Parts: sequence; C-alpha cells; structure tokens
Amino acid sequence: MTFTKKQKRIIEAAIELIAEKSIQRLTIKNLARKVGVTEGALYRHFPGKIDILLGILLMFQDEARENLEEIKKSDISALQQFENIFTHRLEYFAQKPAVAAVIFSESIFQNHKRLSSEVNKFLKMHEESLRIILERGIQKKEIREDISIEETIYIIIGSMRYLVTRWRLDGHNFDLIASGRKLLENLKGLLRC
Amino acid sequence: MTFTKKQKRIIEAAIELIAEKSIQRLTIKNLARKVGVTEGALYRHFPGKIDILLGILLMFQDEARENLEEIKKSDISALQQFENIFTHRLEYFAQKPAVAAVIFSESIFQNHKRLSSEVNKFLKMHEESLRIILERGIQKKEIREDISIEETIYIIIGSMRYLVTRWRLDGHNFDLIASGRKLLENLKGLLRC
DNA sequence: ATTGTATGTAAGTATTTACTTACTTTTGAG
DNA sequence: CTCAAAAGTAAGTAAATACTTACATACAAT
Repeated sequence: MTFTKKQKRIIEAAIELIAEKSIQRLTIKNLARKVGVTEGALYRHFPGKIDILLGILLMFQDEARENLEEIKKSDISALQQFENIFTHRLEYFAQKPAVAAVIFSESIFQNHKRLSSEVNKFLKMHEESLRIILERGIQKKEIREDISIEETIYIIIGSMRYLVTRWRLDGHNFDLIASGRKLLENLKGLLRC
Repeated sequence: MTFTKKQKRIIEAAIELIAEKSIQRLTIKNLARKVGVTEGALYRHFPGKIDILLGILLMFQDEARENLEEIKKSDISALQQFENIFTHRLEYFAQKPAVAAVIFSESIFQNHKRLSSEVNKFLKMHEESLRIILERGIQKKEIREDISIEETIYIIIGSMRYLVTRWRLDGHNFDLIASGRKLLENLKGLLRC
C-alpha cells in the first residue's frame, strides 16, 4: 500500500486529531480544517472516511512489520529480541499516541469488516512473531520450557496493552517508557530459565 | 445505587442490544423498540443516554464488588482466591457479553468524565483486590517473592483482558471459559513458589 | 368518583455527520 | 502557450441522533 504525499498529510492530520481529542472527534469537518482544505477536497484523496482510518492502520502496520522482520533476523538472544519489540512499540506509542488510540479501538471498528479484519491482522502478526521468538528461546534454553507458548503470548501482549490502556486513561500522565521497562523486567524474570 | 424495576428492564435491554450488535448501535430509538415503548418513555426513567450506560456499569460494579469482598474474606489459599476471581469474571462475561463490551470501551467513553471515571474506578477496584491477595500469598509463601506486585497486577489483568478482547473480535467463537482455564494454569505456574 | 402522579405517545426540533454536486483554480506535460 | 487532468471550493443533501413538547391514559390513594 503506497500513499501520495497529500494522502500521507491527511493521515498524519488524522493521527494528530485523534491524539488531541479522541477518535470520536475525528470528523470529516474537523479533519478538513486541520489539513487546511474544505471537506470536498478530502474526497479527492480518499473515497471515504473508513479509508482514512484504514490508512492509519496500514502505515503503522508497515512500520511494525519492518521492525519485526529486522528483529527476528538479528542475532541476539530471544529475551533480547522480545525486549526490543516491546520497547520499540512503547516508544512508538509514546511518540504517536493516536496510533495507540486507533489500535485499541476495536470496539469502534467492530461494525466495519475491513477495519476490524485489519486490526485482527495486526494482532496476529505480533502473536506470530512472539511465537517464533519464544520457540527459539526455549530451544536455546534461554526461556523456561514448562510454559505454554500460546498462553504466554497472551500474557505478554495483554500486559503491554493494559499498560498502554492505563496510560491513556490517565491522560498520558506517567512515563510510559519507564513503566514499560519495569513491566518488561518482571516479564523477563518470569520467563527466564 | 438502586434502580426501579423499569430502570432495570431498560438496562437489561441495553445490555442485550450491545451484545447483539455493538455499542455503536445502542441508540435511543433501538433501545425504545427493544423495550417496547417510544423514545419519550425512556426519558421518564433516565435523564439521558449517558445515565443508561452508567447504569450498566453500576450494576456490574455492584456484582463485582460483592464477589470480591466475599472472596477476600474466604479462608482459602491466595492462588485459589485469585483463581476464583478470574473464573467468576470470565463466567460473567460469557453470560453477558455486553458487559465486556462496555467495560472494554474506554475509548468511547473518553469524552464523558463521569463514564470514564466510573470505568477507572472499576479497574482500580480490581487492582486493589489483587494487590491484597498477592501480598497475602507472598506472606504465606504461596507465591514467589521475587516478583513486583504492581507489575504482576498488570500481567494478570492485562492477559485476562486480552483474552476477552480476542474472544470478542472472534465473534465469541471459542470457549472463553476453557481458554481462560488454560491461561489461568499458566499464570499460576508462573506465580507459584 | 375524584384527582394527582407516574407513565406513555406522536410528532416534532436542532444538530451533527458523511458525502455530493456544480463549478473554479492550479499545475504540469507537450 | 494550451489544455486536460488534478485539486480545490461553496453550498448543498439525506439520514441519523439525542432530546423535547403537548397531550393522553393508567392507576392508586383519598
């Protein structure tokens, strides 16, 4: 999926809007004002609102996929790989809170097939990467072998999501990265052989 | 917070509506049709839509608070207490999926102060109960003492929420209780001394 | 039986929202 | 320079939504 310059600008503006207010406030009117054009102009670049939301997801997905591939290839310990993914995501969310707002809004997307399937794809991609890393870690005896991989994936992704959710409900008023590091240390402690 | 019979019926109808469709589809019009009255009649029982959503939360909160108190008082091991809370919540969600839909819709409520503060209160209540149970478990040497309680709370609540989220995205198409049991066994395995 | 209160209805209103239409301006290749 | 396509605008539309108003009925207490 490639976007034109203007499309990217619109997506960026949408991200900012969501970050400032909330995903509820992302209306065509507000978005047009933010971009500095009229509503009609937006429809020269996107067929509809859904496609703009989809754009946010796809941009983040690309980012995440690249990062995951890079980390999976790298020749570091499984626990270190896991740490790198974890940290990368938190840093991304801290920098672009709107992306977190979108990724975590499954309930809003439940209606729209395309949108919810895209969120699902995103989650599955992360689960799959974690699965590979955990398996490798167990093989290399870095990670305790008495754990169920599937459930551990839920534990890792779940705890990270809850951290971000709490951070959002808190109005971004604590240091996400620092808290993430503490959580990470704990998770590593639980997983280590 | 006590509700009249009719108020309870309206809240129940709202829960059903959310379960069938989604929280987006909970409109006054749909709700009135479901209850079997006109829209105006609803306003004889609730000052506004927000108060109906609030009603759902408050009913669930009461249920949960009672259950938490009961479990905290009971004279069973910390791990067993933890298991009881976990199981109770999953059973409740499996029976009333709409409640999960509401509890997990923080993003929708972010605008409304009262509503989001109520969700927050709900989360804090569970965190607090878990904290007490974990502390007691560590004292009694049932739970390993090298874990950070705060982070463990995130891990427990987070993994449970993610399980429910996945179940919802999946259209309730897997057995939440059975998967929950597996997750629970894993969590207990990680926490046990 | 009277009457006051709780509950209900039918038909609105005001506002918001995503999107369209008919027309104009900008831009860039030949 | 020409002119066609791309990008923009102003002013709509239709539908949805939360809520209101003026009037009607049910029913319990006196």
